[in-house]
Amino acid sequence: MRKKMSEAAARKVTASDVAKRAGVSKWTVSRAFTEGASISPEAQERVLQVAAELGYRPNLLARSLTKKRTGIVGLVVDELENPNLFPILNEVTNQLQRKGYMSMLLNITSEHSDGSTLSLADQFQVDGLIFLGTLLNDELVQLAQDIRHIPLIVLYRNCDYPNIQVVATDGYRAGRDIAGLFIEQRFRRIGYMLGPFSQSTQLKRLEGFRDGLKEQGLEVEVILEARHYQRDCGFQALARYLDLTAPDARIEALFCENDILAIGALDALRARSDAIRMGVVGFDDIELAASPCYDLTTYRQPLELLVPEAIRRLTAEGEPAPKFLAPGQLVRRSSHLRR
Amino acid sequence: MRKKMSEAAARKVTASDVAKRAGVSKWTVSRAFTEGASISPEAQERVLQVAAELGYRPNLLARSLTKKRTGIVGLVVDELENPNLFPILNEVTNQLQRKGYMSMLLNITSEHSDGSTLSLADQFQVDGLIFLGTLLNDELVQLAQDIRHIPLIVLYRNCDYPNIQVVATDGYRAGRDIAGLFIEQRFRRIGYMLGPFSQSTQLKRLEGFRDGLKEQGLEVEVILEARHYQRDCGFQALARYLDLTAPDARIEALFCENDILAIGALDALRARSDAIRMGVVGFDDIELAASPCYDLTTYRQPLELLVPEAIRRLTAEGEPAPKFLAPGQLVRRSSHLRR
DNA sequence: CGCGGCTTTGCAACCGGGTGCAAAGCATTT
DNA sequence: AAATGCTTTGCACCCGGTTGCAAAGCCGCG
Repeated sequence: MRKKMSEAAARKVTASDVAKRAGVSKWTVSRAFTEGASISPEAQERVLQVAAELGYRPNLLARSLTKKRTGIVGLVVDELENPNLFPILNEVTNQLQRKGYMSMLLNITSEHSDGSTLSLADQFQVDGLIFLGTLLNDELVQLAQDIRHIPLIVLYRNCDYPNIQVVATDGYRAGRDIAGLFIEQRFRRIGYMLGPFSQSTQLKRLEGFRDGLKEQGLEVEVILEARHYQRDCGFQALARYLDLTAPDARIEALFCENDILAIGALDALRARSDAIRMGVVGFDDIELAASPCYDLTTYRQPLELLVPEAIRRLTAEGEPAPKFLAPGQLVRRSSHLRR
Repeated sequence: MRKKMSEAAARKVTASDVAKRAGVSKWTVSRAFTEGASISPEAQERVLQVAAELGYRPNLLARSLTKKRTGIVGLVVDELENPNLFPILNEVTNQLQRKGYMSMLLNITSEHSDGSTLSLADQFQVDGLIFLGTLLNDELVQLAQDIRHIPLIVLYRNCDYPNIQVVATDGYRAGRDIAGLFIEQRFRRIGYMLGPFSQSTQLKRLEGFRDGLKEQGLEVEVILEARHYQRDCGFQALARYLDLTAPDARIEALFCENDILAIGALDALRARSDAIRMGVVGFDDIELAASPCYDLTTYRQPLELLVPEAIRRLTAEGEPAPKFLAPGQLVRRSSHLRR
């Protein structure tokens, strides 16, 4: 017999039930479940045993009411379209669970791009928010800040508002690393493919890239612009460039703002009948990058450093720490080679 | 000045604060925020205005305490390794939000594969659970059933326990559809690649596939087994078969249990120096399947039917409805052609 | 034996909001 | 004018746990 959902929680075992059966007061039951509370070992054992018999589990919502702490962390994502988000989400939820937190997923879709979803999270009394989406704009973060004073972490992205904790990959350095790779390969004519958002995260990357090239007297010759972070847009952007540019006037190497665009670019190269040689490098190291038919050289963000740091800051006290920028790692495959 | 997380929620505006300022009792405030409550339009407007001024938002946790309904739905996923999960997760969270529910992500990792995570969800008083993981075994579902009597939905997968709501693609029919495709292409020697779990979901598919072939006097000649649902395993499984089987004794077409395996199989074919012609079909229609370098023919599960149905059942009253099996759709690309 | 100090337990009050009922307000009916 | 019915509002109490305090129990020590 299944009850309807709204009655589902009815007739649960409460602390008073346990108390009655164990011959103690409900306050003693509460203590038995509180770490380090003043209770005699015998009483505690007794209560825990009765609780197990009755299948009692404390109601965390009721507890939150007095504790002013829910153990719920809101993960703010955009439309979940970036495959790079997958491993991050996995790692974040996993590590939060390990620390006793639960993850509430706030999906900011185009129809909920106002603050309403954040407001709802607020009503659920989340203890903190982690912003994971690549497309999320800073205004939303700002909005969250107005709503309530809880820790706000922006992960994998930069954000220049005060009181926001930023935990991200060092984009400037990444740019320089890729520049170094191109120099090593003796490319002289170099392009960059930009995505739709010129956030400071990406701009830092471009800046590092430019500075790295400059040291060798090189510069970014062409900037291609993709309309969205989608393969098709990367494809279009490069295909159009190839159409408009004479073979001997073309760039020899292209650094794309992320792997999706880079893969689109590779597809564009492959689609041409005239064999075009161009080194292509992406960013993120998504799963598809390792596929043998792309074998994309890319830049891996240090998940194993960023996620723990983000979670640490979520629970840390005191003033917000300065930005945490960790170095990523170049993943050498074959797409950067002149083929 | 940022407070530490545990104090974050302190000093929030409560209903009593609003009541005092609006010159009414706190119960009137409560009514102003309750749909269809008995309250005069003037009082309501008054309260809402004061609430807006003070930035009051009802505490949903406190409300849940009396309502016996939290509006939180637990989404049980496994290690988030199946890319097919991405669009599902997006759609589910999105639609839940639209209905005023929040999604709590329960990540069942290898270290939390016992019921502890489900138990935690229970303590948060979730209104229902949706099982999304492909690898999640039925024992876990059974475990959830013991914990609490809330709606349990198994999405995209079969499950034969009673009182479990199953919402999935019609695997038998899918199997027949693929069989039909192979027959149409005049393949006569046919193989099937199995994943690690022989759950009834997959077995139904194989059954349909076999029945479809049988009608034309064909049968599944070879069954390859992949150890995990990973590209590498699909690769190994087919590569080994090719190594061991003489060219003229080989199958002509292969139906793989999911796209990841199929892509591994395509890689295995491509990696051989001797040009091998084999039609390959996958299942799920993940993003990578559309990549021009695989162009994988596959079978799309009807997201747009399954997700709304799952959510409907989550909130429906009364006895569990019978299994919901919706037909999927063959996605014809080029990998099924003899190349 | 009496006293101080420590641990253990019970209790009232509270977290923030919802329910059911009764009283108050008001208009309509006879 | 009194009786009736409806809407609106206030109130005591509840949801399931926690906190701070005070009382009770226990110990050793002078």
